[in-house]
Amino acid sequence: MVNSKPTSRQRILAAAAAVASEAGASNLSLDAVAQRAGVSKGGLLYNFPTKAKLLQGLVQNHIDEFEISLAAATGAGNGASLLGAYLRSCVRECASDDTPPSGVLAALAEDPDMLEPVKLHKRRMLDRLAAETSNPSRMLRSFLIVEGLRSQTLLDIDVLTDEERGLVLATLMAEAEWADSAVMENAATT
Amino acid sequence: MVNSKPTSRQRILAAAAAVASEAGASNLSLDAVAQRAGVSKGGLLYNFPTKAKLLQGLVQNHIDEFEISLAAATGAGNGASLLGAYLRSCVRECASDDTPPSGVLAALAEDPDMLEPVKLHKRRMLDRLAAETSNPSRMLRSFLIVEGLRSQTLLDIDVLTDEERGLVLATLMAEAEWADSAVMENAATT
DNA sequence: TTAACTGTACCGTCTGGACGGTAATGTCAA
DNA sequence: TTGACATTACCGTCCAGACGGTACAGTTAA
Repeated sequence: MVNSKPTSRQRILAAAAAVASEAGASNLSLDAVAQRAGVSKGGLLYNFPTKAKLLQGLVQNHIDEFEISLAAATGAGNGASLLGAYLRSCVRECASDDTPPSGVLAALAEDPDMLEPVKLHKRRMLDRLAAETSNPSRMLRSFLIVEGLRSQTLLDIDVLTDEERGLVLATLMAEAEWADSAVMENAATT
Repeated sequence: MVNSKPTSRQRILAAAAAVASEAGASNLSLDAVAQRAGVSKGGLLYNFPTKAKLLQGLVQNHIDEFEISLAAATGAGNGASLLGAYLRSCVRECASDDTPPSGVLAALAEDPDMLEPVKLHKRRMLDRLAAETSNPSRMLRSFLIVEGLRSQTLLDIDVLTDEERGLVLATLMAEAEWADSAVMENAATT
């Protein structure tokens, strides 16, 4: 499942995301994806037997990528809280200007149920965060601010000025530090 | 533009939203909309000459509805701040369980640029809010929390439990009251 | 008379995906 | 070692159906 050289599957996934972002979420055609990926249509359908499978792959890929980024953030900050790692990971994601996850949009457009894995993932993330925090309301607020930021990149409605975004990201970073220290306190008193 | 009895145009818009939410954003076909609205296809195309026009109508309708709700909230709370009215309006929107704005999703799916009016509207709203507030960062945070909540209903990923949602909505209401009192203070010192 | 439709017939294009190849790469018995 | 077969990973073509949109003749309420 891990990659040494880009497999066809991975190239197809990347191509699909690119096509979706360029042509619009609902104009994701298999032909376009195949061409973009440098693969014949037959080859595409070998890797993803149906369009639905391709879209599910796109969604799963999105989740996996975030989980990897989160794991990196958890590993890096030693003794860091999960919420801290989560926020830092999201701040980095929002600050970077890599392509928005149009593949997810494409999946949503085709069938709303296809976001079920995303929903599950978010819910589980929320549970993990809730298990740790001493202040659920504060944690929830941070979580939703992140969701708000993400929705703007997802929908390609970047309404904030750089200044405003900077302001928000700074408070999120502060919130991350608070989360870390709160967890340490907790650990100290146990 | 205001309604006494539902015009064809309005029935079509409603039908389109219904079809979009049931069939998936990208499966919004003109035939289906016409049938759902109890209108012939010719009639549909009489009101909306192209599919793009229909989708634009859907988006505009969404914006208008919010603006109406906001106006009601501004009028009701006498002496209320704009941010207060905005937050109260959004809280009501999130608490009610009317159908999510699938029409907007359909427009987005077809062509990302179609959300430009939404983007503009949000940006203007933000400017209006910024002009009033004494604490931009705090205002921004509330704004983004709302965006986060909205994205969940828009994408039909309602991750929060009722308890969690209640918690967040309560803090938003508190924030609305703070906004009102802050404005009154400001008015008193001028 | 005109605006606001209805109803039907039709067209060109696009799309998912089924299908039948095929070349390269194992696998394994004799 | 080798020949026979199996599997993997594709290629290229074809097609039935859906969809947006056009055209146009007829209808009905104001």
